[in-house]
Amino acid sequence: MTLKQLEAFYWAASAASFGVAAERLHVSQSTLSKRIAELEAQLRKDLFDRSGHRAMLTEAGEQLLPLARRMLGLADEMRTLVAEGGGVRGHCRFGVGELAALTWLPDFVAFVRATYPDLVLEPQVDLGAALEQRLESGELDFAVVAGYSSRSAIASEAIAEVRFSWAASPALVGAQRVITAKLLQDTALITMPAAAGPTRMLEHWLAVNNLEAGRRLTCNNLAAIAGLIAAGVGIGLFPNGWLKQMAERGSVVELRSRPALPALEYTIQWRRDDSRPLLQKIREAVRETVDFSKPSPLW
Amino acid sequence: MTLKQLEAFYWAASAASFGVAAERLHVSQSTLSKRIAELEAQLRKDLFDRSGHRAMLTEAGEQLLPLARRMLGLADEMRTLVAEGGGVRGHCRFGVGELAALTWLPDFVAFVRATYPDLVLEPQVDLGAALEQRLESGELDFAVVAGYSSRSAIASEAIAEVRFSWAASPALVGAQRVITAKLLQDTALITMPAAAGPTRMLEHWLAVNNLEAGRRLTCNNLAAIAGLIAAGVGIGLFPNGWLKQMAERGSVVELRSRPALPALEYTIQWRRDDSRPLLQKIREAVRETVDFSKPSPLW
DNA sequence: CACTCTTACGGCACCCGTAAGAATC
DNA sequence: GATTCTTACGGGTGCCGTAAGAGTG
Repeated sequence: MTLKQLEAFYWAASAASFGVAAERLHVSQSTLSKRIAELEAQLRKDLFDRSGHRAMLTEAGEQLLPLARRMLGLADEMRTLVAEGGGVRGHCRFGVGELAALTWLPDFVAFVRATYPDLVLEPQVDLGAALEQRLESGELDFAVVAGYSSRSAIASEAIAEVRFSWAASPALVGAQRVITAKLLQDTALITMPAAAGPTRMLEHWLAVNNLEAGRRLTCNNLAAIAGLIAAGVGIGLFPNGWLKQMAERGSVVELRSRPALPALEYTIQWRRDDSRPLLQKIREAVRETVDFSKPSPLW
Repeated sequence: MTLKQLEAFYWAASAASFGVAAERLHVSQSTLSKRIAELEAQLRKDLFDRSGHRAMLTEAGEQLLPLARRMLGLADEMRTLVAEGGGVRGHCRFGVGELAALTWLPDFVAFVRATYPDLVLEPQVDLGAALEQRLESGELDFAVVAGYSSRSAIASEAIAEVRFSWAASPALVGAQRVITAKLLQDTALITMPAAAGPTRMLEHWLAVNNLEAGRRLTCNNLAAIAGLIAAGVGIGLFPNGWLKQMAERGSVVELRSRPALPALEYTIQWRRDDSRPLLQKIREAVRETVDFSKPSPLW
């Protein structure tokens, strides 16, 4: 019986499939399969029922799982106990929404690289819903997205409230500085995909205020959206920090709306069953660096 | 970091020396040394201070030790959890005194072999004091000896009270059936070495009753002593069970004494820090089979 | 046919034990 | 010099990844 075998068993049992678990452990799927088979041979007991399409835990496997969990936790405890520099090492895969990717991500990565030089970060930018699913399936260690997760296996902690304002090119709106029903009807509304946090917030606001948008333009790239708005293609939302900087340069103007747009709450999400010290340090680092109003260094 | 490394570390830290730990784990001493070195390299921290003649735990080692202990305990828990047949496997080294070796040992070995066919027993016969030391040094898993241990690291549990009687050849004592001061003076007293439990009990009895023995004959082999007594060389003590059987054959007679010899308490002793399920099963087996009055199958 | 897991197999790395070396008492 | 631990080294094996196979839905 080895720690590698137990690690393979634990992740295979708690991730969505052997393949996901293998990827997470940075080994081939065949290696992971063999490690589990060897553990089963060692214990002379099947831990997975392979009769179906996907491997399911047997009763023995269910019993072993919490012990394996404690074992791996203990191993982590050992590593952190003796490591003087906090002892955060290895790989960390995480997901961020577009907004976070373009504002906070560079600072976060710089901070983590400075604080934990032995930690390799692997950020992945996607929509919150997709990230949540990959988080639950074990592909990611944590995610920073808009809103709380509704999944029981995932914990959420609020880290920031982001305020948005309407923005448009001065060439598009002339002297108008207020959002009106007519303006919404007459100009294109440029947004992220419907599943994105800011878009959901916007749709909710429109519905509550009995407003309807005319033409829609959806783009899955926030930087591209900013470019489109600045180019006068349509109106859209900018986080306040961006708007301020771009307004100073005269490339866009702020449009006021009544009522104002609500703040959008961003959270860090992680698997409840992941108690690694790594994750606690990472959460500290997120809280330490969080700032979604900072303009992208790109413009 | 592997379980083998942690096992090596744990036993090296809690046994008397690397050599003893290596023997216990059935690996060469160089292998054990390397496993520890690899663990230290892995953790980037020295666990032993090798500057002196023998390796001493560093502070980091002291901190790690309880975690390693919990880890190995967890591993044992896993093995027993999934093992249906009680799951007692592997090797078990233990010590027994001469008396236990000649009476209870065969029954015990037979019982254990029948109950736990995958367990390999390695009994070692020696004096209680020597066994205790080897127990503490990690060479033995448990010992069955006379009296309680005074060492704090060793736990003792009473398992039997053994009563002894004086015995002599009828040719030696004629019609006399009572121990007198004169008899003790005139005939040789045949005993086990001074450190043996029955001998210590006897010496105490002599001192309390202000008696002195004349010639002494010490032998480290209980079966040989029995032969010497039956041959009329001198008087000595037999456990009551033996005496009864030999008296029926007429080879020896019982001599009464006033006051009677006190009972001698036998215990099973084990290291307090050894919480393996194996040991609990073994203790059950000992209690199940314990009987020191049974005559040796040899005569 | 897509998906998931297992098996076969070649190659490499790791780990073991023997034997010699270094250091302490 | 005896004891304790480390280092050097040859040999075997255990483990990895690639690729093909088997079974399910």
